[in-house]
Amino acid sequence: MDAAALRSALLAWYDVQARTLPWRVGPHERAPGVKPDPYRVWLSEVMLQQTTVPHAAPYFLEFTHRWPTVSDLAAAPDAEVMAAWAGLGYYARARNLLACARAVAAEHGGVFPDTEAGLLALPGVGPYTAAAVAAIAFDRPANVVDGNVERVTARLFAVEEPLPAAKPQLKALAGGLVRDGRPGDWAQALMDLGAVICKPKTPLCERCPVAAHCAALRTGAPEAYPRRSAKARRPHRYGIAYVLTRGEEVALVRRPPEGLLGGMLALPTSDWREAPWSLAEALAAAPAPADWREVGEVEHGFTHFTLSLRLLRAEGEGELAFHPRAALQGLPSVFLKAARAGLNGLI
DNA sequence: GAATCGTGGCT
DNA sequence: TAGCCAAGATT
Repeated sequence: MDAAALRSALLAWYDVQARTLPWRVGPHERAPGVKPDPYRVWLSEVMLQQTTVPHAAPYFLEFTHRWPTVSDLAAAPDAEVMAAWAGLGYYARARNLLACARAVAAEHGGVFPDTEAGLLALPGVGPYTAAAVAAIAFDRPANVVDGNVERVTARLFAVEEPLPAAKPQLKALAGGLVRDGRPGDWAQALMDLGAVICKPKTPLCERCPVAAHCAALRTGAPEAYPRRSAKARRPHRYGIAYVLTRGEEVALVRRPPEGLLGGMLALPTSDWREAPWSLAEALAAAPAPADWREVGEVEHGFTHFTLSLRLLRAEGEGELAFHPRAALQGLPSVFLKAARAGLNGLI
C-alpha cells in the first residue's frame, strides 16, 4: 500500500469533486485555513448519524435559521426542539443535542472544546462525531471512521473478517492513512468517495480515483466487501393508536423521556406486543370512554421490529391534552402517518 | 459483545 | 415486495 500516492490521489479528487453541502464552506470560500463554524459541524454530524444527506439537509437549514448559535439552541424550550426534530428519527439524538448545547453554553462559555477528548465527553458525541468535529472544525489529525470509511477501507485492503467483528481492524487500517496535513479534507474525501463512488451495492470503480490502490477490485468482486455476518430477522408487533378529536383538535400525549420515541409528542396508544389485539381488548385499553370506531390500520418499520397499528377514532372529551391539528407536524412519522390515516377515516 | 433506537429511499 | 442501508451513541 503506497499511502502517500493514495492520499494524494484522493485529495486531488476531493479538490475537484467535493459535494457542496449546507454545512460545508462554500466552494468560493474554500482556502487553506478556512474552517467551518464548529457549531454547524457538530449539528450536521449529529443529524447525519445513521441518516442520509437529503433527509438531514432541510432540518439543518431549519435549525441553523431558528438557532444560529449553540447558545441560542441551549436556550430553546425542549418541546420546540423535539418538535423541530420530528421526522428525523433516533430521538435520543435530539435529547442529547439539547443536553450537549446546554453543556457547551454553561460549562464551556458557549465555545466547543477543540480536542477530540474534550468533544468526546459531551452528551451524544461518540467516537465518530468527536473525531469528525476535531478534524473538520479544528484541523486535528483524528481518525474519522463511519460506515463509509469502513466500507472504503475494507475494499482497499480486501479485509475478509466480517462486520461488525472487523470494526477494530478497519479502524486501525484507516488510522494508518491519517496524516497531519488536511485532516478535515481527508475525512470528508473518504466519506464523499464512499457516498458517491464506493457505494455499497454498485461501486463505480471505473470512476474511482484510488482504484489502482484497491485490493478488493483486484479480487474481481469489490461489491462483496465489506463482508457481513447474517442479521437476525425483525419480529412483528401489534398495537392500537387512538385518535380522539374534539372539534378541530386532537388528543396527544408526551411519551416518557427514555426508550422508543422518548420525549416526543404522540397519539395515545396501547402497549405494542407480539400478539394481535381483539377489538374488545382495544376498547378496554382506550385512554377515555367514548364511542370508538375502527377506522384503519397502518404499518410502520422500526429498526428492530415492524409494527401494525390499528386505528380507533372517536369524538369526545377526556382527561387528555388537546392540540390543534398543526401540532401533528411535531409528531414522529409513525404517529403522523397514523393520525392522517385516522382523521381521513381510511377503510 | 449485543440490544436498543427511526426514517425513507433504493434495489 | 421486502430487505438493505445511511456521516452512530448509549447501555
